[in-house]
Amino acid sequence: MVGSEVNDLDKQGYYDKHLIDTSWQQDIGLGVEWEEPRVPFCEWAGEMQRARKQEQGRIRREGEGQGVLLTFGNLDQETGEILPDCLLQTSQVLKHSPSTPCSQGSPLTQNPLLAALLFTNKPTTLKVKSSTQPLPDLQYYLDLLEVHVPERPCAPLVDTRENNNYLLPEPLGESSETGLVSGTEPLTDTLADLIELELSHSFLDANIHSSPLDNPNQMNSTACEETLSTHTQRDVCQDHTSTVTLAHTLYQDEFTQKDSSHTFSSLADSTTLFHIESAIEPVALDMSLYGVDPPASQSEAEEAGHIHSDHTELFDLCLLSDSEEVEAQTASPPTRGARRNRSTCHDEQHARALCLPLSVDDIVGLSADAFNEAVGDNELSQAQLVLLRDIRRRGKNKMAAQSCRKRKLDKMVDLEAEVEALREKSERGMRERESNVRALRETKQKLRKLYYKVFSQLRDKTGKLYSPREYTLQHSSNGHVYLLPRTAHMTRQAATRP
DNA sequence: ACGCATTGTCATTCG
DNA sequence: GTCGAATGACAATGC
Repeated sequence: MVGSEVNDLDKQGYYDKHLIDTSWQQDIGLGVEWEEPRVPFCEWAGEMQRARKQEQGRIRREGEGQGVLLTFGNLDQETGEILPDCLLQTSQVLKHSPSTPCSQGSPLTQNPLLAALLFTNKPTTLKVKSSTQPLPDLQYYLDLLEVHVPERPCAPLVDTRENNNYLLPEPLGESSETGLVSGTEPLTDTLADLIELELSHSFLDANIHSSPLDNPNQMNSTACEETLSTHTQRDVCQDHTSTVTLAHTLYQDEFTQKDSSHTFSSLADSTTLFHIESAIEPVALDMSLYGVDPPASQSEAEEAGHIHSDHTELFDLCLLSDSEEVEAQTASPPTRGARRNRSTCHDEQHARALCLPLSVDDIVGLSADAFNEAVGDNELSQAQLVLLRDIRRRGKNKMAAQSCRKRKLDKMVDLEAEVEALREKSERGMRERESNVRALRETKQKLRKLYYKVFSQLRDKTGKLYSPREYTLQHSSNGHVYLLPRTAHMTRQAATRP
């Protein structure tokens, strides 16, 4: 690893650990407790084992698999992340020590291996427990993993199979810097083989990555399976530059080192997934969200981007234990509302990460007085206040935009209806006018015919016809019709005019 | 690849 | 002057 990358990793890890500890202590300070799993651990482990056996059968039927049994959960169709089915148990997995005092930081950062995995590339000295506990806690597994995978937990490598900016860890067994614990070389080789095997599979497009153990006796003879796998993640966000997702599954009833072969078995007790992002994911958050001024320089902005990115991803790590969120992110297919859901989810995550006293719905939905009262009742940090007001402003504006667009749409509909009504009215008037013109023309025609018919029947004293050019018929108000000479008629008309 | 529709967000105006 | 609503403009995203 290049030195600058090491420094970046250290710096990034410091921010990550600091944030996690802060969030943890805020949780504890607010009385938040780690959620107990919804099902007992043994029961859940049994379900996992049954599911794993079913998956083994499926893999056997498909005729693939070479020795690694990895079971991932659902592939998040939106982000491309592979989420474990048992992510619900994240809280329990993280709860490695119930008596951990909050002053010492969160279990996540107190855990040496997790800290090593997440925040540093320096080797951590750990002892291998020869545990006989039927249900060892996470720390035990992590200790084991730390021994066999002592360092470089998330060393980025470019996947040469697909020139797609995927980052994969270096084969651990080939590293000269790993400082392997004596006696672990075969296991490390096995791990490297497993990793290469895993890489050789097209696990990018599969929801479940597993390889059957052909010899069931292996499963029984060695009660420990430890699999370190890596998989890549598609660029979740446009600003992602690289992503490393380190997933390892730990299955064990008990750990026995029978021989140097260190065979793996597949007794599933727990599965955990560490999602480490070394990439930048600028969250839709201002720097003000964290109570700091906007960065003055580009380097500061980039560094801030690292901080935001890591915060967000670690929020995911800490908060995804919520089953609803897991379901929301794994079950729902991407739709046009995905952006809205993602945005809302981000706000909710940020709100919970900063331990805001109100839900996002309350933050947006409360009246101004109620909101100010709620804010005033709680002593909040500047960052919390800024986040509260940002969420409220965005939420209010979002609703305003929605109503505005609805009004605009309604107005357009009304205008279209009005235009249609006017068009129909105009057409009716045109038709009526044409009808009237036609009737008037017919009436004139009838009148003309009648006129000439009358003249054709009138005779003077000599029996001569009256000429319509010399005489005219006048209809008086009393109903009588008079035959008048046109000159006299014209003279009388002229005399009656004012 | 491109166009279109939808949605969220920001900046600005208005009452 | 302040605040919230309204709205135009822009960008992101999905189809």
